Amino acid sequence: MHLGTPEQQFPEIRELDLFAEMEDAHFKLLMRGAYLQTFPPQIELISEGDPSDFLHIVVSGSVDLFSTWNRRETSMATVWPVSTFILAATIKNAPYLMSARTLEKSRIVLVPSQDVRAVFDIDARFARAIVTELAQCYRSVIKNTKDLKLRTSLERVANYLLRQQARASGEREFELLTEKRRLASVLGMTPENLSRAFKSLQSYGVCVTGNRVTVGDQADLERFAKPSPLIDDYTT
Amino acid sequence: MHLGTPEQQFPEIRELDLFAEMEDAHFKLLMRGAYLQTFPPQIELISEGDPSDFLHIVVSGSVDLFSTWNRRETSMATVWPVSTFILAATIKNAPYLMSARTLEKSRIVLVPSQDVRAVFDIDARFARAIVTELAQCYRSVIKNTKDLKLRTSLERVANYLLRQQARASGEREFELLTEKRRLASVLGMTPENLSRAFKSLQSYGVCVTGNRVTVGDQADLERFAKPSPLIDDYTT
DNA sequence: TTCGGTGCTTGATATTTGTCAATCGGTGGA
DNA sequence: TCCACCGATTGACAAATATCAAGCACCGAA
Repeated sequence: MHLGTPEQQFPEIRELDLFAEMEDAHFKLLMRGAYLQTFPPQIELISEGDPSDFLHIVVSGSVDLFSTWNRRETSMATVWPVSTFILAATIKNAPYLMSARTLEKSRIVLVPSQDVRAVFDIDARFARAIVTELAQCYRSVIKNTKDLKLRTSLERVANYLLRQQARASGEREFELLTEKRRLASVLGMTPENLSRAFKSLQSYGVCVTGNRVTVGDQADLERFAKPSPLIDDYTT
Repeated sequence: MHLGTPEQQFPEIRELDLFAEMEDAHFKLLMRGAYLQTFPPQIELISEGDPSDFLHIVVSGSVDLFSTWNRRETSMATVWPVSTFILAATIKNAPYLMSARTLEKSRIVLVPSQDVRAVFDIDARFARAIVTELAQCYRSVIKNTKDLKLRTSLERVANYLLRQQARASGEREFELLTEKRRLASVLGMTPENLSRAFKSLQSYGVCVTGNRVTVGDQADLERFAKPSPLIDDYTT
């Protein structure tokens, strides 16, 4: 399904931190073997354990990264456009540790892993970008681990709301972008307990109706949540 | 305290995956600004939030990486010789996300972060090695997250024992290398519950006395623990 | 050897979290 | 419009995990 190269259709790929600084010839080389595909919702793109044949780039839609063990499942993260996923597996040429499924109709660019590794070896700027990206991912997972191990589920929910509020430019009112039961899984709890958590947070001025969240008294919520840049600031 | 360069005293540093392939001149450049220091036990080497001035290499002894929040503390990992830690912070030139303390008398090589970044830019093999190392670290943390979110504490303990057994070449009997209360923290549980977990695992043929562990029936323990390479194999 | 300290273990209890079942409420299709 | 479905919510209960307090065992120093 090559209808023009992916890069012609999606110049924002070129703007991604990962590709922005690399040489034109090398970018073309990467895109030559790449292809763009559109997937319906709820399609499993990759399964954990599979060999990592492609680096994936979400161009539109959104993707859920999840893992299973012993008939249990947990959501690990959500990938929004425009960004990549399973970079580490690609680099190491190792099996995927997570599965991925589309949450909605999504367009994904697939870049052959061996091309990524080949270009990595000849383009220092690209190598530099990959390292920065990987370091960023690593630090995000560490923050997530701290969140899980140091906080109760109620504290995790409170801090999640504060992060989402910051993302919405600090507005008192904003939307949850995630289905609640998946949010619960991301936060390491059950949907039932997420419901109860929202209710508990009413005493700190939080009101959740449907996807609409209102933070009545941010200072009060922060007094309870005690957000820390070393856990909650995903930009550094 | 420059008593000969660190690399003269510890040739195994040069053998580290991270440094093995790089050019001699560049390695010398890194070591020129580095220094070796000996620390007594229980010394806090770095504190989370501090700027990342040095890449650390544990040459002997061992180091505990831990984090705190709201008067709670959790052990994130243990670093054994010979390996590095806080590579990601060094690369990103961002504050440490974890604190580090010596567990015993330890010798540590400190390499100025800016030297690491400078050499990274001029030595493609070094860059390659850093990426591989970071990808490895990332994948380890993901596995740890899966362990925490998908398993109960009893299952985590069971799988930990199987991993340690594998590390001890599969011997029926082996030693715990970690103080139990720190192990509990690493596994995300209290020391009391670790004790009770060991007792529960007696019904699967596990016997723990002091630091001595005996796995009476490995197949039986595995039937309960259900180890998975996508969580428990830290080599891939 | 004895003493004090420290870490481990144990039991009782409290808290947190998960499970199950029923109900509510919105949405989309017949 | 109505109905069926699915996710969210609620309550009752169960399981997992943490906390607290006491006792035990080992180890090093006096």
